[in-house]
Amino acid sequence: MAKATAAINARPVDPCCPSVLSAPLDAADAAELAKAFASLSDPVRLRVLSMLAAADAGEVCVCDFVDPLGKSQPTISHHLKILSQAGLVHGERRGKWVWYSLNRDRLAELRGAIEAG
Amino acid sequence: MAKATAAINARPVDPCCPSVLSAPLDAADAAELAKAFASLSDPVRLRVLSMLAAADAGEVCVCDFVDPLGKSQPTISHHLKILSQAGLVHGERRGKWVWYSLNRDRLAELRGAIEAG
DNA sequence: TTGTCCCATTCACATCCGTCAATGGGAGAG
DNA sequence: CTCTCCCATTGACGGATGTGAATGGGACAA
Repeated sequence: MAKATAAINARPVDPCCPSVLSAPLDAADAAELAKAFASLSDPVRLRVLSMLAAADAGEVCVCDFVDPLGKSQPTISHHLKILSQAGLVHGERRGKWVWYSLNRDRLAELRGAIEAG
Repeated sequence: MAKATAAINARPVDPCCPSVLSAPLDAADAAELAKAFASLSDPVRLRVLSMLAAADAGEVCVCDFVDPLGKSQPTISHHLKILSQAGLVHGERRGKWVWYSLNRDRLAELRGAIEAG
């Protein structure tokens, strides 16, 4: 692993995604897009994204997700990992806390995938 | 059940959906949106949508999904039902065949759900 | 009617996924 | 060093989901 103070997320995600509406998708592109949308298919994750979008500072501490979402800390951490692997959020450690922020560009990419070609 | 020649799909879907980026989602709205995006979280379903979008006539017969997608007929029917319940496609029976078409408005609604408020 | 074709449904199976208790690891305070 | 706090990971459990064989049902032809 790299340094402990480095960014927590890798970003194993393509730079841009194919579009559903432009041409028939092959199996590989469809599988990649399906994984991306799967990250949006859970209510807890959608609420995480909405909390990040509404945060004044643009970032939210992990500890501040637990109570509002009514899930345990490991569960929150699990969902943040999925969103991170999807490239939708970014976690940064500062002292004892880890702050997550929203990647609006990535969300725009997913939006573009269901946009008219 | 209604008449056999009527539309196959009910549409148990809200007229419009809340946005992830406008304000923090409550549990109910998040659950509804999650179900909608879950319908986009399968590669077979995404390819169905892309085939419908690319179809010249704007519609595709069920039998024309089986071979290109490499899935059995019951599996295709299963996915079409999920897309139908999500309001994304619409099936209409004409004679022995059932033709499915894409509901672009519904897709635009989902796009709007991840659009800046 | 009988037969054939197309599609939906049922059922069973295997896999995936969300959840939390328990544990581990990193960072600061004392 | 030890202790405490915050977060990630592991392991296990129950429920949801994709898949196809078998079946059912509707529509047309003979």
